Amino acid sequence: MPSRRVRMIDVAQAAGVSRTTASFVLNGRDAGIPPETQQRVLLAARQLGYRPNATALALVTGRTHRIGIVLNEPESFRANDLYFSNVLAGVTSGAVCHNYNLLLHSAHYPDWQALYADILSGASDGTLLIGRYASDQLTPALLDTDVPVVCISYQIDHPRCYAVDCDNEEGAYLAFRHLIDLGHRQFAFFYPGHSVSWGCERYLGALRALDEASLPSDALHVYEWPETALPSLKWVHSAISFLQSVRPRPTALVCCEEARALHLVERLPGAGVRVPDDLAVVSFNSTELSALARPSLTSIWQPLKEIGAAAVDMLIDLIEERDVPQRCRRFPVSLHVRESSGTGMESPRT
Amino acid sequence: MPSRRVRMIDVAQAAGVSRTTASFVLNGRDAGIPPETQQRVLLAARQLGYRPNATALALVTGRTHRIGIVLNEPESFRANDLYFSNVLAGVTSGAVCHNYNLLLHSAHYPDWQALYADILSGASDGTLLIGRYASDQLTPALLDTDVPVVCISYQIDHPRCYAVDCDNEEGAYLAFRHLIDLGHRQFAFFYPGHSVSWGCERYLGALRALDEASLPSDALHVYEWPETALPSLKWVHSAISFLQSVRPRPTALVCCEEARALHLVERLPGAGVRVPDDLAVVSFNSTELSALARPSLTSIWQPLKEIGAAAVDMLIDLIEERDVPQRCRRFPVSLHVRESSGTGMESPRT
DNA sequence: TTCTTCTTCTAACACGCGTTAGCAGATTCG
DNA sequence: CGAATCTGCTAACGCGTGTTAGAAGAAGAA
Repeated sequence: MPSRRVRMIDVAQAAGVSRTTASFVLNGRDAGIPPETQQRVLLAARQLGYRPNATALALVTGRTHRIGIVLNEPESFRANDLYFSNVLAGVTSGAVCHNYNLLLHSAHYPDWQALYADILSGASDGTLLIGRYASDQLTPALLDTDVPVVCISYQIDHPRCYAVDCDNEEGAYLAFRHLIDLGHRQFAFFYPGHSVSWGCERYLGALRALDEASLPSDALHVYEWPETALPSLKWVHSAISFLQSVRPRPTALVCCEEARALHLVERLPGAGVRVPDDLAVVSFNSTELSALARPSLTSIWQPLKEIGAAAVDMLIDLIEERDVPQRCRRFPVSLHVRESSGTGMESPRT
Repeated sequence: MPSRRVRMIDVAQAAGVSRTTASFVLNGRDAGIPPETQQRVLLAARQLGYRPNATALALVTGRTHRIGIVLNEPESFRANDLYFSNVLAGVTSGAVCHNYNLLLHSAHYPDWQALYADILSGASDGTLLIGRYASDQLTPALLDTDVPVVCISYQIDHPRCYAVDCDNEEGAYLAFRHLIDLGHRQFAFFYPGHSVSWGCERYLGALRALDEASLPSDALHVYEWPETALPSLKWVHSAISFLQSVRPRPTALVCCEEARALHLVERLPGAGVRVPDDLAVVSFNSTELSALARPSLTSIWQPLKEIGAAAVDMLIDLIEERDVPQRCRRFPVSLHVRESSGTGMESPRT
């Protein structure tokens, strides 16, 4: 039970050598120190329970061996959302491989300046930005800095922007082709608008599927949710009233966020809409929640753990100044067919 | 776009003062520095974009303003588990209040020695241990150190062990009384054994409920799962075969972990057991997953966010050497009745 | 004028460690 | 025997900052 921290100089004194010698031995540097002396030092270190001080080490080497993570989202988005758990699991295992720790920047969501200052304080060697709603000011501000940054699940238009994401365009394409194959011809599309990169990409995927099936683009009824709108009851009401006001009535819905899709399928029966009979639903960001819901949600799955791990790899390449040829690494998506999309249209409406 | 880091001495030189003066001004120390000089320094700091270096500050003050978090569990436990997300959300908001960041110790689960070294490296001011299966070697080893530590959701028998948990005994009591009120008389109890504090506590709660209803203690059929058993398919098989081998056959099950309960109710129909008709199920650690499952799980809820935030409060009290009277802070639990416990016994078996 | 007191600022130390330059002593070579 | 080389080690600097002790100059007092 050491009551005070053991420093390297304590080890050196106990071994009867200078601190420099102790440093050489403990760091395995070949400075011609005879095995006998080395043993003395190592023994003293073990007996005293010496642990190198991470702070001092970071100061002198300029490397903290930490990577920062910023959750640039309202807290309520992640407490009951497996998206973040999965990404974090991937990030963690990636960090373990490279022997890095994770610095979770805790800051109130809208106060990006506090986060900005924190990231520039040098407490980590680089930063991962996770923010599905990051049409914010933090990302561009950070990219104008010399701090290595990798964005997860989004990107912005900036020459220094590195990112890891899934193939959003293909995901939306798969979702729509699935619905088209089931016989649907009128679609609702819920997304956050073009300000978020994946919003734009998924929109393009939707258009491609419609185009390929020679369907007119006005078969797509777009509902753009306000960026600041939490997936709350109030939001669900406005989303449902949109669904019911649109003519011709859509028979299928693609909702770009799992949390919102879950709330929707929970509330739609109360509004007289049966899923999938009256409305087929396909969601994004498939996690175990989609599988458990009733009806279970057909949705686009992306390899969140791999994405998290790949983001760490990319960030560490940037930190250690290796060449990173790809600005954005994309992972393939896949369609998980479950109940909410139904088995096809028996009596298509007009 | 500063290509190199701006240090305090750069600010001082730009303002034409010594570094000491700059330090006084920037830290708001009253050293009789006239307002005019102060303005010069502040202006220079703003123009150069000065940010204090967190590492150097930590070295000289001895405070990192970081709290460590150790997830002393296999990774697979948390990727698809809302328990951790909720606790972490609470920890984050607690940390924000105190202006602390979070250092997520990433290490392979069984390798506690690496974690131990990491925690003692002084990269954080104190550590939160989260480990529902922490009958491990890390916790006692850390408690023999002068590093402040708070355990979340468990505790061990050690004079320096501080912890935040829910009222496990009461939780189990509520679960069993609910089932007893529904008419059940033969029970299965799935738990990890007495090696984990909440296992022991919940067991005692079960006994209290039985005792209060004047039921014999052999009405409780205890299944103790191996600590290292993941809630996998293999585990589910052995759990189900236990259920089917016990005589008299239990009509109700209390399973101490949500993830296992979810897997069970998914597989029980395949084994010819209907939930809740043949077997009423009550689970612990209620999250949104319990609400979404089919049948939805009746379960004991605990305020995970509050627990996380309270653990931060307690840890920071320890770090700043304030008096912490309570060794273990307990939060109340509540029973959330859903479908899996049924509406009562119509035809109780013998 | 000379001493004291205030105002305004700075030199210098400390935090724990990696690292460079170089110092003694022993050995080898010419 | 003196010079060069090798062996084994250490003094000292620097990383960026908070902080203490005290210096230089001005102002006031004797």
